[in-house]
Amino acid sequence: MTPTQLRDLLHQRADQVAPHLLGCLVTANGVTIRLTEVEAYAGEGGDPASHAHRGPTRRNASQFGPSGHAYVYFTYGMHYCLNVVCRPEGIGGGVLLRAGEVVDGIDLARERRPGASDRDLARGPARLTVALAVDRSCDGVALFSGGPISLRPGEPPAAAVRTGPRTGVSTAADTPWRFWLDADPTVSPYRKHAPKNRSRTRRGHASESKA
DNA sequence: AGTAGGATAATCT
DNA sequence: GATTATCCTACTG
Repeated sequence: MTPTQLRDLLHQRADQVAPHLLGCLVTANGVTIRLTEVEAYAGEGGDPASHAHRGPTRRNASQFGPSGHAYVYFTYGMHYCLNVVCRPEGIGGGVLLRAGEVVDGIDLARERRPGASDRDLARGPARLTVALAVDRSCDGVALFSGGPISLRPGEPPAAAVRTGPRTGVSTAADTPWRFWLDADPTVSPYRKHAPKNRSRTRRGHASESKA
């Protein structure tokens, strides 16, 4: 796959693009990662798990921009995650970069992720952005123009591509749009969505007000 | 091995 | 006010 072929590929739907990103190389801030795990998110209509499902907002605006740019979002009050925007401008869609193997700049990655084993340096979407030092300031940047983040093809992966449900999503939990390289140690463990029980106004709380 | 709870803030209802 | 495309720590077996 040539860089031009990769760029043209990104006009397609996220679920068609995603498997081809496995084995590709992402470089940012002195660290290069070979992608081993990604997830596809479609745009408006049909994919309620996608941030773009209900149309453009300030947060997801870059996902409706031209393909081949970054969509970086902030979540859980502390984590950044990096997507590659798909589809032509005006249509939402993207591929979440979930995990990979650090193939260059490993000393920098180790500094950014103190205490982590080499295997865990980019094993998870928020870990990957820490290793690459990517945050919201990278939202919307082009990936093929010599900017802070660049994406290019790598060697075709020897391992088979496997698919399954996406990690941690609360809707469309059975859509098999997670793609990873079989038996690769840097692929993150699958976790299903864990709903939090934060409603404590339920028991023995309101009725105590006497005394 | 696996599971449970907490951290922490933008976004959405 | 509830939820979240997550991760870390601490516990149980």
